[in-house]
Amino acid sequence: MVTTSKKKVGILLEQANRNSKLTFIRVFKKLEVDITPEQWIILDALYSENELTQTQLGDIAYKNKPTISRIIDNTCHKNYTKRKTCAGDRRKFRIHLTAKGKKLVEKCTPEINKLRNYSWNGLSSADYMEFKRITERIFENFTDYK
Amino acid sequence: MVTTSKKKVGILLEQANRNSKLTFIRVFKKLEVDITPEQWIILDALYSENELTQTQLGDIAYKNKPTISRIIDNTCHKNYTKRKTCAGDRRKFRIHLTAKGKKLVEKCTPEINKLRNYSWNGLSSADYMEFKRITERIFENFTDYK
DNA sequence: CACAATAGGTTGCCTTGGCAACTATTATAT
DNA sequence: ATATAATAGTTGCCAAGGCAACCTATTGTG
Repeated sequence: MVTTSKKKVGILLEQANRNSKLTFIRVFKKLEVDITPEQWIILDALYSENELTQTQLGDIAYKNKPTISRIIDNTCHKNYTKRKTCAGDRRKFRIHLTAKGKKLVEKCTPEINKLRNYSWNGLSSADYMEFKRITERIFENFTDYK
Repeated sequence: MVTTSKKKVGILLEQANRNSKLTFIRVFKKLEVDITPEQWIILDALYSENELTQTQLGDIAYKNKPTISRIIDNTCHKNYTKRKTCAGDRRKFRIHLTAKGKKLVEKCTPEINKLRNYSWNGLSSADYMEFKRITERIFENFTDYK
């Protein structure tokens, strides 16, 4: 029996998450690509669906407005993305991938898929469903905690 | 069937982890206690076993040397911890909780236990074992990735 | 013994990521 | 129609956390 006080969920999450990021950093270095894991999330999302607003990107990556704004700043500075003013609503920007950004995503995708595949090594599809169910439940529990 | 490319483990980890931290931040604010989740890990560890070195604390919290050094700086500035030079090995510090630090941990512990308990709401002990097995496996997979 | 390697920590420079406060635009309500 | 609220994004300040370079103390080896 594992007592509640022994269930340090935060530490498990933290460690797995940190290790995930470190591995992505290592892979980008190996590919000689100058991006961070956070920047990758944005670029990858834009490759699937271009012209997203910052708020939409923030929802996808689960990041708040200041953070997403700065991550986009950094990808813009490197000319992987560009902000377009939005005709219909002048508060918004539509972020889009540049040609350089598209090329970068295409360069990284095979290796990232290999990594994603490998990260699930020794685990089944049923495990994935379990993992998803449990992390989502933990997420909700934290959200609901009063 | 969930295809590999759909298995965005990193995003799940990231979201659950971030939400965990945000909830801890919220709890510390509610308790009117001026610490961060990372600082809590240190203080909590020292309460169980006082006089740990920075390297030991880094191992417990899975943080690298510069990071642990700075987190300890911050808890020292607030007088929750103190660095003692180590007689046997003058490279090391033994970090210990001050009286103020002990009081803070005791103030927080009941609520943190409630939170840990709640975070596992609707999930079983078997789920915990599953969760632990899977996150640890993911951790190893990332570590082993070449 | 001397010199190299290792271990324990620190500092600098950068990105990410909290919060709060701010501007500007758009939507809603009276 | 005008006040108010909500939405989109930015900026400042700080903590956490990468990496590399650095210092000092300790340990290992020829």
